Amino acid sequence: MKQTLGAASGLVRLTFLVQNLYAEVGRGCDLTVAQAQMLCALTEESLGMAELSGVLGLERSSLTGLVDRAEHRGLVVREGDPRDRRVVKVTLTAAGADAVHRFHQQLTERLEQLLEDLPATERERFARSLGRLVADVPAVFTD
Amino acid sequence: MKQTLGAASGLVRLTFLVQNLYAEVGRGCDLTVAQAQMLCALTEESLGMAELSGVLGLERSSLTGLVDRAEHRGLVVREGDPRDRRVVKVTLTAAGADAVHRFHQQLTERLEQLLEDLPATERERFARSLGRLVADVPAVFTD
DNA sequence: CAAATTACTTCGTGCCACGAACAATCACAA
DNA sequence: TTGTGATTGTTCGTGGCACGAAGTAATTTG
Repeated sequence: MKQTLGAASGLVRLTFLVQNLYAEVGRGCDLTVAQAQMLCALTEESLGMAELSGVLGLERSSLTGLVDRAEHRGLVVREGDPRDRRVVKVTLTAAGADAVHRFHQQLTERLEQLLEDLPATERERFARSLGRLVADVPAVFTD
Repeated sequence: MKQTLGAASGLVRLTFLVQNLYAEVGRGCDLTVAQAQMLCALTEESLGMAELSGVLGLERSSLTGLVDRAEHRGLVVREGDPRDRRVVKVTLTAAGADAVHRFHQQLTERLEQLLEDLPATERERFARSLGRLVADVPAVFTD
């Protein structure tokens, strides 16, 4: 008699699980959750503070400190944008790119490992459903 | 040509999405994420600090402050356990039970609403897969 | 009964997030 | 051109969160 867990509860628990994995892998790469998230958002391209705060869903004022600490640790640099002298572009340094690469790789591995609990076709279907649900979530993580 | 998102990326984005919902609903109930999580863990039964830290995945020292603040706000009370005078049981107050009930209800609603993006049978399957993936996650959220 | 274990707390540190207030820059309209 | 209003970032103050090391009290174990 296996009681079926409600879908909502399943979602919350999955989130809890992934969140913990995220934090754990982050610790292994010497990155906090917020830092890892930011670096991931920057892997594709440099972003201005406002753009970045939009992607991450943070207030601009919150971001300032986050970037400060990351910059201080040499993961990221601030650069002025000649097109618009108000904007400050945030760009990964080599070290930052390296760290986020390791992080991304390890996290992906752990997550795929987690998905191995599902048989192949089910996993396939699950991934497709996932894709639909997150269709309009900002690119906080990419393949 | 809709590019299929990798399963790992899907998981991370879903987590991001649910996490934000969680925070948003929490704010509406005047609860921080950590507080809501703790209250949810206590809805079933009172727990000792050690048990609670186990469920939430926190250090005991982190929990002390969390309970302090929640207690100070009247959401929770500490009670000694006569069986073992070392343990401190944490129990919801009426206000705490009320808050977590509202939170739970609203979050569940929002999540089910989110799942409406999937057709019925797919949603059904998705929920079943979820159940398997989170089989051994502590009861941080229940139906 | 002594020693090891367990349950919690305290303290110090650092990170995170918010909102209000502010300076610089830009866009646009009169 | 010169306001005027919006946008971009930053600073500052506040509060919450999480950790580890160290300490106290109660329990268990040998």
